This record gives sequence, structure tokens and C-alpha cells, in this order.
Amino acid sequence: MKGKQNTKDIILQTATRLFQRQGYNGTGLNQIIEESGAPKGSIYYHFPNGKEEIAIEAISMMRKLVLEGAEKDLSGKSSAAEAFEYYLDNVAAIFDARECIDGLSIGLIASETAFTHERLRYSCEMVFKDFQTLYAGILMQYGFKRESAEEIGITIAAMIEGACILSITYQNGSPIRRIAKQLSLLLTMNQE
Amino acid sequence: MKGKQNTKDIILQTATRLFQRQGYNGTGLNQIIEESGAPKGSIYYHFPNGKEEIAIEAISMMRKLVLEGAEKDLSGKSSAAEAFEYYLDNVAAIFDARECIDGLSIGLIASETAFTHERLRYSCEMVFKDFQTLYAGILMQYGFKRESAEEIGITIAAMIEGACILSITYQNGSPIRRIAKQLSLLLTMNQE
DNA sequence: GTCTATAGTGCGATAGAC
DNA sequence: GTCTATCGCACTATAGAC
Repeated sequence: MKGKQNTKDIILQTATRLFQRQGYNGTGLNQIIEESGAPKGSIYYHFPNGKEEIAIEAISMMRKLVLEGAEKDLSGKSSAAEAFEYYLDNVAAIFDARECIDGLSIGLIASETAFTHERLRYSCEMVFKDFQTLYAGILMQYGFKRESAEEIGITIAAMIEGACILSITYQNGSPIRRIAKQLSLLLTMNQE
Repeated sequence: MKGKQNTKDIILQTATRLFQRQGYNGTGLNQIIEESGAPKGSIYYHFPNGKEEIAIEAISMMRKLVLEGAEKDLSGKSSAAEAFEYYLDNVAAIFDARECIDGLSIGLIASETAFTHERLRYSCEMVFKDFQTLYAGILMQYGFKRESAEEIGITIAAMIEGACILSITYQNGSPIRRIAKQLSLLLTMNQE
């Protein structure tokens, strides 16, 4: 029963896409309803706490998508440098190919809500920490020491987040490809 | 006559601060008027094209502040690594000390408006390119070759932008300090 | 240059029928 | 679970007095 799409999931998927493109403040509940084609009256049935609840679940969905994708791309390569090169090449392709950036970059929501919606800020903080942990874990798999891996994990998270913003602004994936090269270099040298 | 603050400047300074904290969509004209204490009727006199015009000038103000600060911090050091360490240490201090992040990070406005307000997106793209150019120029001053400097310039821009998002989300400057260390390493190795 | 008043729209949220 | 109607509010923007 995996293909089954209930109303709640449809709302959530549309909301996730819109939040990433337009941000939390730029996306209205009306627009979510219209574009999802979901029944208009159902939104407060599925999300009793309104917009903020939708956003929290949307963040959780982005987290799941990114972590799964990253974990898959980063595994089974012959070095950390090669793993992240492969991963970032896939990320760059997303920015080139689609206007849709499903599952990428929660930086927009994070910076919008950091000063104004504590619960959303906290959700984003947890996701960023998950990213760092994932990257650090991958690095340790490729032989990095824990301390070094954690230090570089946060650097990778920052680089990728920043490169996504540049790519969104430039409307193509080239910034991601450029940082991929430098990251590869950084990983190669830290390995020694 | 430098200390003279006219109404237009007051509006612009308040708008710049609010846009950085809450984003373009999260900041209303009413709030700008209230917090600036500027005369309520004057906003469409000084900015006939409304909110978008204020934002464009605010972006231009952020650009000026960041470029001036960065140029000052990055000059006259004995190596590129040392220059960026000094610069990023100052940036990190801003996130630690103040709740106000004047002149930093246009990434929020950039990602909010990339799909929806073409003129704002374009303004942000130009600022990012200025950052890259500045960083590349600094690197060349410290002996990097042009091609390499441009490649690393975009990487630095991405790292800093991403680290600012993490710092805003975590509500302290530690992510910036962490990437500073890795950047320093990257610069040292590229130099050879 | 400044101020008031208000038009016109869209928002998030609620109540209640079905 | 769904739908309609509507409340109250905030927003951008404009018109016109001073």
C-alpha cells in the first residue's frame, strides 16, 4: 500500500515544495490548497495547529528526503573525496534540470524563522545537526578520526547550504560543481 | 555633514535590519515605519515604487557594508589564510554579541525572491558576484593565480553564506569559527 | 515633505452544516 | 472527512488635505 496518496500526504508534499521555493512567509495556506487540489476544508482537520504544524512536518519530510539521498550517494565509494564528488554532482544536476528543488535546502526556512518562530528554528537546528552527524559518520567510515570528522562535517554542511543558495540565485548548478572540486581537495588533504 | 540622518536614510536602515532578520515577505511596511519612527506618510514619497524599491536599496546598503568591512579586514595581512581567519573571527563575533546582524548575509532575501521577484533576485546575484570578485582579488594579492583565485573565491562565498545560516539558526558564531579553521587549511594547501 | 483616511486584497483561523 | 461562509486582521498602495 505504498503508492496510496492520502489527502494529508498530498497537502504535505505541495507545502514542502512551496515552502522551499517561496519560504514560510511567502507561502499561504490558500496557495497550498489550490496547488495540491486537496479539499479546501480538510486542512485544519489534518493539521489542527495550522500553518506552523504543516511547516514542522514539511521540515521533517525534507530532512528524510535529503538524508536518504545523501546516505545512498555517499556510500560504497573508494574514498571520501570520491563519495562527496558523486553526491554533489547529483545535487548540482537537480538545480540544472528542474525548477523544482524537492528536498533540498532548509536554509531559507531556517533563516526566516530563526528570530520569529522558535519551534521552527529548533526543527531546522535539529536537521542541520543531523546533516553534520551524517557527514561526520561518512567521513569516519572512510577512515577519518572522530574529532577531525566532526570538524569537517560542519564545514561540509555550511559549504553545501551556501552553495545551494548561490545555485538558487544564479539559477543553475555551477556553484555546487565549483565547491565540489574544492571540497574534494580539502578531503584529500585532511585524510593524510 | 556626515552625521546628518534624513528620513530616507532612517527608513532604509530600519528596513535593512528588518529584512535581514525576518526576510522580505516577513517584513511589512507598517513595521518599518513604526520601528524607524519615520513619518508615516513619507514612505511613498521617498520610495515611489514601494516595497520592492526599498528592498533594492536595502540590498545595495548591505552590499556596501559587507564589502567595506571585508576589504578592511582582509588587507595587509601576511598570508591569505591569516587574512580570512581575522575576517571570519570578526564576523563570528557579530553573531555572538548582538541579536542584530547588520550588513550580513543577503542569502535570506536571495532565496526568498529567486523564483518570485526577478529584480530582487538579480540584485542579489550581483552582490554575490561582487563578493566572489572581492575574495578572488584578495587571493591574487596574496599570490594566487587568477584561475585558482576565482575558483576558490566562489567556494569562500558559499562557505561564508552557509556558515552564516548555521550561525543564525544555532544563535551563536561557532559554525563560523569552525569553517574558518578549515578555510585556513584550504588556503594554505592551495597556495603551494 | 508630511499626514490621514481608506481602498482593495489576501491572510490565518473558526464555526457549523453535511 | 469535507465544504462553505465568514470573522478579524494585516498588508500594499493610493488619494488628497496641509
